[in-house]
Amino acid sequence: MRTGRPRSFCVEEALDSAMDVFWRKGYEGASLTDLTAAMNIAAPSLYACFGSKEGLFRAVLERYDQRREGFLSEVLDAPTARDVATLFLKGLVERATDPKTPGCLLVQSGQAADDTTIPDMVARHRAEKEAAVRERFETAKRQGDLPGSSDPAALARYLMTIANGICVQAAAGASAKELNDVADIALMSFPASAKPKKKTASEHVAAS
Amino acid sequence: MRTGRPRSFCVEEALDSAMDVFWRKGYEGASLTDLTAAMNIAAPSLYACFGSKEGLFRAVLERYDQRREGFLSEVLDAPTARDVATLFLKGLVERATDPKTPGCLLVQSGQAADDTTIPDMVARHRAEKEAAVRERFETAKRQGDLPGSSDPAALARYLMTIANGICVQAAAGASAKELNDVADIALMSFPASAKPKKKTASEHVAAS
DNA sequence: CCAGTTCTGTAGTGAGTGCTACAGATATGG
DNA sequence: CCATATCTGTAGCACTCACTACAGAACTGG
Repeated sequence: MRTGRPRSFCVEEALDSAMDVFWRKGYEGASLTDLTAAMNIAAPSLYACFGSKEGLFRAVLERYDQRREGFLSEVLDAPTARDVATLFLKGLVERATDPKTPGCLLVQSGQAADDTTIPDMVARHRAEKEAAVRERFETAKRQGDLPGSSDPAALARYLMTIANGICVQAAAGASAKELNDVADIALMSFPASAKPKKKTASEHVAAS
Repeated sequence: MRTGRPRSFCVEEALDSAMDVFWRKGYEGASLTDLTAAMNIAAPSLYACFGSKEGLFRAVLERYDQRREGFLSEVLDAPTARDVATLFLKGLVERATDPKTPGCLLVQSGQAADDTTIPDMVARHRAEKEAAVRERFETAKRQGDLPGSSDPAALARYLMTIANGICVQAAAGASAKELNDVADIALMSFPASAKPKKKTASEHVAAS
């Protein structure tokens, strides 16, 4: 068993509090004073646990992915590629217009900075999500769900572009209704499933 | 005539240099040391001329609008709404993938920050451009160029969302080809002109 | 040539930054 | 109960931040 004085705070709760701060203020805008106040711990505790401000941010990003895992897998499990696209954008609009943390951590937190470490880091996390969608679309194409003429990589990139744009708009105060309209227009470009459709998107959770 | 020692630097050149710094590093990431070094002036000269860092940024934004005026009016003068959308996205991709200043100043510079003054400021500038596009689409609808069922405000917002997303992707290193593919897909959602088409988009500059 | 005005360059200001030394507190293993 | 190990809280580190006081330089008007 681990010896020594036990940690007096819950790491995951602390990460959630830190996430809020980074989300609203960005990486550089979030000072250690802000962070320690929100996490309810003193600076040395933070450093003992996460090493540095950058280390804390890295841990926050992991925690973020962990919290979004369920949503992403639900989206990717949708029956058709078009359902994937629809669920993805609709779910994103709902999350991005949360008034407590508008926009998306992966767009808000590190857009431009003194050094590029953090922007590169969040860009990599965005790219991972794009890759997951691309792979899902490649599978759809092989299964005849997407037409043979379609480009899965371009479609995934298109979807991520809309997503990033929606996040920017949401951070600037756009409403859920406005952004849902945008998502609807965006989905008009998306190829319909070539396969015979058996279930609606909303039924896919109940399916097998 | 104005008395006193004359200014030793060109204000517009200095603003262009400052713009580069804000573009790459963001508002908070750009330190006065960075700015004065790039502008080749000492701090007191900067403060005598622009008042504060925020004042300098405000002047940079005006200078940015001024430099983009030509592009925007060329886009808005296109014969059909669809041509407007096409020229806007294609031109944006070209500009956003400039390796010297990737992305867009209005997205890069103030996404999240300690206080919301600067994000609000750049959001307002983006909203002005969206409003200009929306008015152009409203005119197009009145002229029968856009179908009566279309929503000019939603179309303008859609276009700006794509634009913002393209800027985020470009800042993360996406290529012009990748983003042109995205623009092509995005334009598939855009209603075709209801009016008989006489000229192609590329010919509109030569036209009256 | 001088007074008045405006800008430039040096050399700082206090405030806030990320981070840490150190002492005391709280646990485990023997 | 003691040695060891880990965490907490106070206090403060060196550094950078945006910003400026001040003196001298460079102009205009008289």
